[in-house]
Amino acid sequence: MLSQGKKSACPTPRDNQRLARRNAIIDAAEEIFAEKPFTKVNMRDIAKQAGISPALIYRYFPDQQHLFVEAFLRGTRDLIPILDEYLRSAETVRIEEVALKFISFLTGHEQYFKMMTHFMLDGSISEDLLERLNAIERSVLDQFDRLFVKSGAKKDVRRLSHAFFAALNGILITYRQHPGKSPEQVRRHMELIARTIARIFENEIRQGMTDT
Amino acid sequence: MLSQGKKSACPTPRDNQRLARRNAIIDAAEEIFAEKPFTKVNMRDIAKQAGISPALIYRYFPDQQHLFVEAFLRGTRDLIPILDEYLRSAETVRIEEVALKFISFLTGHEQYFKMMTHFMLDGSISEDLLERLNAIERSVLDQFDRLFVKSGAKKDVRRLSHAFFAALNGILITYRQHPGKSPEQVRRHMELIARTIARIFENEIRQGMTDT
DNA sequence: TGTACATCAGTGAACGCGCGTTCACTGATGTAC
DNA sequence: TGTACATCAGTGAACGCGCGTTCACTGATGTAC
Repeated sequence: MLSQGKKSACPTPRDNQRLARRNAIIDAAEEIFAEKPFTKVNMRDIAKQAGISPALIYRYFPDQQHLFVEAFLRGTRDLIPILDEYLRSAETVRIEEVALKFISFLTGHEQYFKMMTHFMLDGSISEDLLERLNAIERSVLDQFDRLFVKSGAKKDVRRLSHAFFAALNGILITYRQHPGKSPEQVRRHMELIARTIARIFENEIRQGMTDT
Repeated sequence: MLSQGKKSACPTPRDNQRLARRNAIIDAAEEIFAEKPFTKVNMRDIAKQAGISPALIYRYFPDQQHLFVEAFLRGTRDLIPILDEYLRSAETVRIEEVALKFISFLTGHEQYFKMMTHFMLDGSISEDLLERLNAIERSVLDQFDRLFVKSGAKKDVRRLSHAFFAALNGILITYRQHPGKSPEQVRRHMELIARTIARIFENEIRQGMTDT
């Protein structure tokens, strides 16, 4: 992408400019995703937010899908370290804590959640992009695996992670827009349900430990 | 809607015709929803499926949203009796059984699931329609309440139902399109995770019973 | 160091398409006398 | 029972808009000699 296939040594000033602009476009996309429902996100608004012509976006991304996926990947890169750091530093890990970190990351950065569901539901996404999205999912599942192993799970760890991941996603989607509730109330309800989910997972693992 | 405000006695032949056509339009909408990703569902295709002009749809439904909501409501009416009958007839109810019935209903009638997520994610839905959709959600939650009470849950029953509902929805959304997996494999994976979720809920309730 | 040329960033307008919805109209059916 | 009129089902074409993307073009910057 950069240097256009010349000698791939150190980046030229032009390369840096390209990279900066590319990031600025992603920033703009995030801002538009944050402020609009995702069926109304469009290239013109993103361009306007970035202060450029719509046409210019296509010199940095082949099409809309690629831009959205890149934005999602760049944004969710931050989630893994959050989970990783907690799992590494904490004396005794708590499933509830991880559930709340996951929920609060995706309610606090609603744009990533919108992008995620956008991809999950849109059938017409190219193979290679889908593979990159799945890589993210897998690395989240890996963190959940660590969580459950550290919590004492002896078997079927990956399956627990799948169930945990699905349950947390479900919370975010199901309770996203309840009529007559303020965003603050929605957030608190999500946290309550997330705590409930976390507790029953904890219980399950404790039970599994005494079983064997 | 029918008889256009005349004496509201028995329905005239014309009323019956209207009702039949109305249902035919909903049938067509369901068929289109079943065969296309929901971003591609449109009024022209529905009209063609129903064998009528697109304009005619607007003599039966004020706009697209209303048609979709009506279709969803008519379709999901069947889910409640399924759950109700099981909960009424079974000697000892099993959470797993309910989870599987819920999952299989929404994978077997993918159109309703698509509509549901469509509504959950689309912010621009009118208040009254949202209220009608929530009524459906509440009646499903009511069934789950019965399930948990019959299973022995002593407290926080509604909260458990919320968590259960969210978790099952999450399964449907999260594992809907995994790359390189056949629909059959997807279905089996969903069932596996649904069983896992159900088991940990059962465990939670059993634990809660011995606690007190 | 200067110059000629190629390359690339960047733009505003337009293309082309799909879609929800409406319009102007036709023909059938019910209704009042 | 017949007739005049109103009402309603139904249609094909068009309206109007928004959107992703492309086009033709300008100006700046790097590069080869």
